[in-house]
Amino acid sequence: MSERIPQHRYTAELAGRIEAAWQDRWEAEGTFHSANPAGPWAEPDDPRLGTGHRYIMDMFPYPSGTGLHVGHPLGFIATDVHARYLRTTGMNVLHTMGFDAFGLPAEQYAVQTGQHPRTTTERNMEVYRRQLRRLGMGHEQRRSFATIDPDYYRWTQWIFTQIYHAWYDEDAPARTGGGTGRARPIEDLVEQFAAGERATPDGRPWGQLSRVEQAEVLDGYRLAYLSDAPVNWCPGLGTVLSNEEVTAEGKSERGDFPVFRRSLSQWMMRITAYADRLVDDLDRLDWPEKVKLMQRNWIGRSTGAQVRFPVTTTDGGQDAVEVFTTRPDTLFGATFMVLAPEHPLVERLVPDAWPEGTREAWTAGEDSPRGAVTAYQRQAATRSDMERQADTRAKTGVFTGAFATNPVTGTLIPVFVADYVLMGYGTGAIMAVPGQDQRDWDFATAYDLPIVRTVQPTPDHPDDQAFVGEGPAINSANDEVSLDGLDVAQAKERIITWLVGKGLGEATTTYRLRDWLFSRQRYWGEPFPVVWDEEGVAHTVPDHLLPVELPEVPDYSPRTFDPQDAQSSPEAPLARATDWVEVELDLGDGRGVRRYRRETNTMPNWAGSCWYYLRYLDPANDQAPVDPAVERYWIGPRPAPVAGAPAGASDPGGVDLYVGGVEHAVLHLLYSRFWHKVLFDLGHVSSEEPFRRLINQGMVEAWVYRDERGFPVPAAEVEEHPDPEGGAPTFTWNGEPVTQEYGKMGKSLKNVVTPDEMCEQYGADTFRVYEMSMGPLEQYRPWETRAVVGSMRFLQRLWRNVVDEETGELVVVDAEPDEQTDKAVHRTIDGVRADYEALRTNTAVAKMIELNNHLTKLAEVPRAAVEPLVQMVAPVAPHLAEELWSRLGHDTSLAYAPFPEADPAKLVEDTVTCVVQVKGKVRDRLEVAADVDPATLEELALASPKVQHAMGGAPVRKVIVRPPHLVNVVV
RNA sequence: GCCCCCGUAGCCCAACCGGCAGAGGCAGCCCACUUAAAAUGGGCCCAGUGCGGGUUCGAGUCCCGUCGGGGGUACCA
Repeated sequence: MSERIPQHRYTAELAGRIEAAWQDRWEAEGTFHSANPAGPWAEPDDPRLGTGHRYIMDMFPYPSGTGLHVGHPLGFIATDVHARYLRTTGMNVLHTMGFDAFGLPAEQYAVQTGQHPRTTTERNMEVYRRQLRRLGMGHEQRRSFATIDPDYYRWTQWIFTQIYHAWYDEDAPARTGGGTGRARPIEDLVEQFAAGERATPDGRPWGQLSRVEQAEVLDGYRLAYLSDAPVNWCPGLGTVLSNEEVTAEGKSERGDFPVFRRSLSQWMMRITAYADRLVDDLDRLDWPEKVKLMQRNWIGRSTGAQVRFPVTTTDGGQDAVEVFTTRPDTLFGATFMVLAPEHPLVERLVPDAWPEGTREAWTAGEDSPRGAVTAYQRQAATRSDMERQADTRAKTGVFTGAFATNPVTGTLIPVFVADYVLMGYGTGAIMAVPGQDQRDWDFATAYDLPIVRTVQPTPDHPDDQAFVGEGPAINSANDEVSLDGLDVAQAKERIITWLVGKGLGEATTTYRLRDWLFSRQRYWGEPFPVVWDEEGVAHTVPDHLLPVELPEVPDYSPRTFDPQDAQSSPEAPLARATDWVEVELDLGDGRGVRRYRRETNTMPNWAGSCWYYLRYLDPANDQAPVDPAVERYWIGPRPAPVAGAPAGASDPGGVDLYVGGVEHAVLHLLYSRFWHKVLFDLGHVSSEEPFRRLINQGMVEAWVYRDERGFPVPAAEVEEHPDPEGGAPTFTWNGEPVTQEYGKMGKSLKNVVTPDEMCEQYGADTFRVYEMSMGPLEQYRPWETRAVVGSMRFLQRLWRNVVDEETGELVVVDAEPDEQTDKAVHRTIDGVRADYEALRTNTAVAKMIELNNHLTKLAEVPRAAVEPLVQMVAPVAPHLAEELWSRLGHDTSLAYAPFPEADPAKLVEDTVTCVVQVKGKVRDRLEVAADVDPATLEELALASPKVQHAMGGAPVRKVIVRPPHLVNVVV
């Protein structure tokens, strides 16, 4: 039957041949190479250096063993289209793609298959490379790399050492020139200590501290430091995890295993030092509001006051319970206090006996406060996070037997221990203000504690609830200060001033953000460039000895445990490589060759993705991660701030367009911003942010079909039966009825469609056009294979407008296009350019289809009409466009052929259709001159018989004239 | 619970600063080509914008409420 198909029809088979040929040619000619101004690849004479530049980037893929499905390339195609468009406007465009190849899945897959992670990872990357090439990606191949390349992770380790040898000086002027706070080399701090400008923790002179003591002091400042603190231990994965990698349910984000709090010695990154800048600088980024909001919430900055409540300890000493509150204005309503069960002060507050008059309900039935508190602490400690989640409403707690003094009222208020107060936030203690906090209200009603309202509730506010809204202060005065009548903001200000004056408190800010746990007990990650000496002091490996290469080990799989075994401890696989761990080195510190033990943890896989955008800029540089001039050229600050930035904001620099999934909203994007800011502070980069503009592409989802037992059946084999009544269609598989639902694309749901299949059946260009015409980039959309033919038909028609299907001869004519066609061409150019500019490829494709359909109807297709169309289609269907371009007689690639220009004169119509409405309803349409004056138009409209009829003789009250498109008569 | 996003034709989606609801595609139907087919060509059909109010000369678009779907977060003091 194939002999019936015209020989030169644009079929999948022909598309495949054309595509392979152009891919070879692009590669051979280095079509997508961009020009660098400096560094190893400097081409200072390249003319593109003077014509503007754009850096377009995708979140690089993790090469999984299953390859790509049709959802993965959505963002990649979008950036490729945009990059290709930008090249035709003369820009120097950098667009490449590497691989995020370290990490858990690669290791787990390798464990499953019994092969070395490097073997499987490299094979997976080959599959990805082939798949991406087949899709016609215009990636600059020479800039591509993987995070597992020693040449790359050498610099990842180098950055770690930079961070390790830095501390955050709150008081130093910011490098931007405004404000204070920046990272500085640790040597500056050592100098301050040595010179006595800064006191050591115990006051002894720096020189009198031992090497170990000095190291410990510095660890308290370093931006990368070792901490012995409770961390997230996941026995099921055999590693510790960062807070960001643990879900709200207390499970590992990857694998959904239980996570337990264990105190372990681990590497941390002092990201909290950057909390303010990470929040504030979001304003200067062109990112989705949703992502900015997620980062703001994650950092969780809240401002308020730290207030001290005097207490007498059991030994008779005077101490104070320090609380953090965002509502210091409600201090007069603090009728009791609550400490977290783990609060260190608890032990020194609990008396031997219950004070006289202690209520039965406060004692939990125990004979002594000590017994009650200990029992409660034990219970709180054994309750898992899951259990705590389960009953978030019910408040439990126990009286400590101690009282504190409310510093503004002078009254003694009872101190409780309750697990609704968390040790990890604020100071681990609160002043409870039931009148203005619902949690405190719940606790107060449960334990019969006094409630004092200190903000006047609104009249309709229920009597049995805390009032958390705005209002004037009431019941808030003592002999020295009165807040009564002030609004919340004023009251806060006045009470803080008073507290500061009395030495009872001060304004403070707290954050939800915690430091970033940076070590993992895995094999497949970057080794730390750290060794330990005999005294247990850490040293970084000198730069010239980097990279510290990952050793070969007989058994690279991690030791995992029963997921529920909270008492197990991590074992780093690298610790088994004893030949590697024990090492003799000269660190160049004057102490000569000595014996050291290597650090056996590895870095989390976020490390590699923290800075890859910098390395793309200058991947062959062996002197620095990136040449400073190259960095400044590509991502240095631009003169104008981003759209929507607050007045007076400056551009922070960064990648011009970064496209990726919203799942990295806090993890990768927060870590990456943090590293970038450290590098900025230390003077290694000129930009303050890594990614100036971010877009989250939507996901391609798919239909899932299940049989009667609920098992998924192969979606591709399901038949759809339309309902004759016009209702919902029904579905069968092998004749059996199946149900349809919407979900992710995945192997287990038997609904995976791969780009390879699409290239096979339709060709890469068709696939690209289809993905781009499904809807806006940000949108989630269902995959529908049968709809792909629409894109195929479009390209086929375009082909036919240039090439005779039977003979392969050119069919275009050199005659001038008629006026209508000419205008359609220019209108399309104008619209498509704007659409490409704004990444609205779906509407760009629609406009091109429209023009193409118009050309199809002509007896002969004029060259002057179809050539611009071929150029316009090139970003989306590059192979077809190149082929037609060459058949039209051009011998150079159109990758850099200037995008067609619309002639403004041809965009204006001589006459337009004017709509005449009566009371907002369309009653007539008039053909009028485009430049008709309002008075004439009004006259014409009122003279219309249809309008007169619609008015029914009613008098004209008002006429709205919007020439030339609309007249609205109000009667 | 709180916060954010989205509801337009059977389906995927357009609609600029509020100004004719339809650009494009799928499916369906009809016709042509064909021995037959379709990944061919031509044509046709299809909603008043989830629902209820409001502002306006005029609302898919702005405001309020409500329902449905998706996402984030959750004793954060």
